Amino acid sequence: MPIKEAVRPGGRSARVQEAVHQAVRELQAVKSRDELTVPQVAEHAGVTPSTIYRRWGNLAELVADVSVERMRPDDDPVDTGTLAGDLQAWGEQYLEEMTSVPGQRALNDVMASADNGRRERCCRYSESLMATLRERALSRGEAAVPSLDRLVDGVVAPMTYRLLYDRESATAANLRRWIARALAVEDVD
Amino acid sequence: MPIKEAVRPGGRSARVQEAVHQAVRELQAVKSRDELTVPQVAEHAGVTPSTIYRRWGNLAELVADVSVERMRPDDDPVDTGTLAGDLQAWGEQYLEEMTSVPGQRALNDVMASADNGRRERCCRYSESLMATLRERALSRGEAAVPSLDRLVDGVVAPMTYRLLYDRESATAANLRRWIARALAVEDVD
DNA sequence: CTCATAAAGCAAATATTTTGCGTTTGTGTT
DNA sequence: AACACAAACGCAAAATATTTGCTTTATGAG
Repeated sequence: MPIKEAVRPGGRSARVQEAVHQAVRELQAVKSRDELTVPQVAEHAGVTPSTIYRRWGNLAELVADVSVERMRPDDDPVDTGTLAGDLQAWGEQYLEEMTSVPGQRALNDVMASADNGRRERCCRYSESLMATLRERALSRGEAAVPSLDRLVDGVVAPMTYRLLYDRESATAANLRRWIARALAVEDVD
Repeated sequence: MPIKEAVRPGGRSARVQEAVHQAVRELQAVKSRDELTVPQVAEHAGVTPSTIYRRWGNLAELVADVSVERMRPDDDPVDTGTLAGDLQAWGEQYLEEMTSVPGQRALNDVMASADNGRRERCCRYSESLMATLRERALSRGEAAVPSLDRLVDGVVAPMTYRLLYDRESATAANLRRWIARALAVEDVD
């Protein structure tokens, strides 16, 4: 067995997982979603198909697992000085990412997972980011900072909705409107 | 004719489609999602597997097709006399439907479809319903009727978001809040 | 270092999906 | 009403994918 590279960390499981994830990423760059098969991924990863089946169950779960990684925000959100600015900056980047071809595929793959937990995890990312921006605004002493729920309902939800069902409307201009509305507090609770 | 989404209206096709849909519904009542297989559905419907594969491609698309039907609102929305009331009445019923076990499965099945068109169609239902309620409010002469977009962003999007990612929050109480906010017009556009 | 355990490999057994080809059945035309 | 045409289906063989029982190997604990 030719070893591709020095395998330092973790156990064998970790190595296999990484090899398989890597194989999926590489193959996805070349093949369309429904040309991808488990045996193919297995071979490319230097692994037996049964390993993949036992560990992930099926292709849908595997690609979902890979895509959920891809969606984790890697760097800290930029600080523009105001909550509105921070939201807009983050949102625009997120929209751009998710309307791209690979972004859309990742979104689809995650949504196709039978495992609700996986989907939820993916969206916790956005929520915890909202919480971060909100804390930041509070510590800056901004007035009228909306509740977390209001940010989620007012900004994340419409964004997600449009990304999933109406890509045309997932634009920076609309984002600006969602943010403006969410920040117009005068609460009705 | 590049894309064929419409099945031949009258004849054998329609009969086969109905038989297959029916078979899926009956089997789904008894078996969990991943016990369901194409050959099984085919037999139960008195049809050859290849027919199903050629027509729907795979099991995921088939069950999505069935579920999307299930989600079409069957009866006209009740008229409570006010837009707020109509929204609340419709929303509560919708939430109840979609948080039920079969409702959640239908939702999952639709989301798992690789065919974006199918997902979109499913959400057009809610949008056109919003349009209906809105027209009704206008013809009643209600003041401050929000735009369609605002209704979608303010009510449908949060509802959908919570149904998909945070079932606990998909409650009638929250619905009331979403509606109240959406109706507090003072627009910022 | 040895042992127990969990995960992976291997290969045979199943199950599924795909495909070529002949037949049936609506649809539109004369 | 009869005809031609094409879409959709059935059938069955071939190709793939998935499952499963058993063996082997790595890892971590004692």
